Amino acid sequence: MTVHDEQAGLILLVEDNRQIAEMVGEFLERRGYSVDYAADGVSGLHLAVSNSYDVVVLDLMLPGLDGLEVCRKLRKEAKKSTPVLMLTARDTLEDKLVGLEAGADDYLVKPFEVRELEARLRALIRRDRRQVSTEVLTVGNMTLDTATLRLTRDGQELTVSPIGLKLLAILMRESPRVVSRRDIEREIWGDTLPDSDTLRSHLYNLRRVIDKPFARPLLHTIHSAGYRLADLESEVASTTQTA
Amino acid sequence: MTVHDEQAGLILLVEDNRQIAEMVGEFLERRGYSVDYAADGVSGLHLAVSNSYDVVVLDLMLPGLDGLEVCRKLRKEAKKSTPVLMLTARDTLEDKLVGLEAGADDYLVKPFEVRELEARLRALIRRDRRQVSTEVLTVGNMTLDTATLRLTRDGQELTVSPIGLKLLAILMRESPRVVSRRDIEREIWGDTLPDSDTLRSHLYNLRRVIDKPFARPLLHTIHSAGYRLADLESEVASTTQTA
DNA sequence: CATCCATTTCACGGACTCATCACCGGGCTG
DNA sequence: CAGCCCGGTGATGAGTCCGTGAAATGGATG
Repeated sequence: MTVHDEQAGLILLVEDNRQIAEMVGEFLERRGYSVDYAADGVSGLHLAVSNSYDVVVLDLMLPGLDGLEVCRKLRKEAKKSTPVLMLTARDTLEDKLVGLEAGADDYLVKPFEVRELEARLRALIRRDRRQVSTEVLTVGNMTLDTATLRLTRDGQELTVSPIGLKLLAILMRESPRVVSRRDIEREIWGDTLPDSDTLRSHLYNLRRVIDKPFARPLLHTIHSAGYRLADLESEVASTTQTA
Repeated sequence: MTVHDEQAGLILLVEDNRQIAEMVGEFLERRGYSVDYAADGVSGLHLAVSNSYDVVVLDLMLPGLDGLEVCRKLRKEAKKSTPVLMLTARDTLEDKLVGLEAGADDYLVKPFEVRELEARLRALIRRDRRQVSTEVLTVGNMTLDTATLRLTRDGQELTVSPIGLKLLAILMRESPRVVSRRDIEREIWGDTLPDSDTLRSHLYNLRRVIDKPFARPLLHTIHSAGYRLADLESEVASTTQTA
């Protein structure tokens, strides 16, 4: 049994293909997640019911009990609301709909990039935690109260458009971390992304409000990587680990 | 004094109303938290400064030193970043904003449900711990945080181009080992390698940033074998050199 | 139907990367 | 010692990414 002392996230992977399972599992563990593993539907369901995972990755095709059934039972019988990401072989609308109907929260078509998978997982974990927690976000001297939607910096109250607020909330939740443009777009617009990149415009407008009037900028661009919201200052981030 | 061997968390409760304090304290202890208690601002601040709590629950109205002052002093004078949840009596916007500005991380309006309080506390504790959970690569005195993409050596922050970062991450992960040129190229560019060997240029630029300004180089060339990133220091075993 | 406002789209210029090339030097081999 | 191969060092042009601002779109409101 795995020991769960990691904080990044606890993941259950249910996949009968050993090769895929190994690759995915190793990658996620290197990224700081704790991963439990099951090779078939029955044991997967059992693990999912008896533990509390941050997210479950579920293959659609499984020996015995398939992914749809596992998901359905998890929701209906065990009354668990653990986020589920379904892995499907083909990208038919049917599969997607059936999967979502069974209670899956997202799906990914094989073959997939592990990085893509991780991005989706992070989004799911984030979404899940949002419901329960985090009423107030703080970065540097700026705070956003997600309950009242009030945004202040240095005591000044700032006004931002709806999408700007959503964008800001995402960046604040991930705070010192770099968030890729794709991730942001997916979280704001979901599957139906805008034709051209409107994100730049929103970022521009956001900056205009939260950074322009102040001395130190909080919103930083990392070229061809993404964006980061952080106060680059008294970061005593020297997590010195003598190797 | 309380013994702190519990897993759930160590909480400081500062509240002058005995009735509320007792109810909250008992509930939290039953839920597995360890709770320290103070009835006024001065002793509360003293406790908060001299111990390291997972989170502080702070009433806004306190005899002598009020919650705002306690929070402010904790942040400014004691430089403690312990999460603070503020309890406010009224739901006025002022109170919230002032509280957040003083450095509080969340707030709760009285009267409140203890369950709600616990949920918020859990969120704060988790958020606080999460910052430590990112993947950090370290070689010698140089560290790369793969989440924030920040690279430092000797405390100085270094700026590297995207490909340079990728290249560096590969070398750091393999650290004391030698990595062949072919391997690096495959990992960066995949199947479609560049026509001419661009890698040399990138290595050159990388060295320029991470080694040039420093005394001891970390990036070493192993002739007709590959590259190695390591701090040649306690290297007892000498590699075979055909002189 | 008229107006307003958030959002999207578009165009342009500037900043940044990157692949490529040409040149140089130094070590290995014969 | 001479030639050759490997690797370091820069400069350059093409292509990409990004900031900026304004104009077009579209939905909500009264």
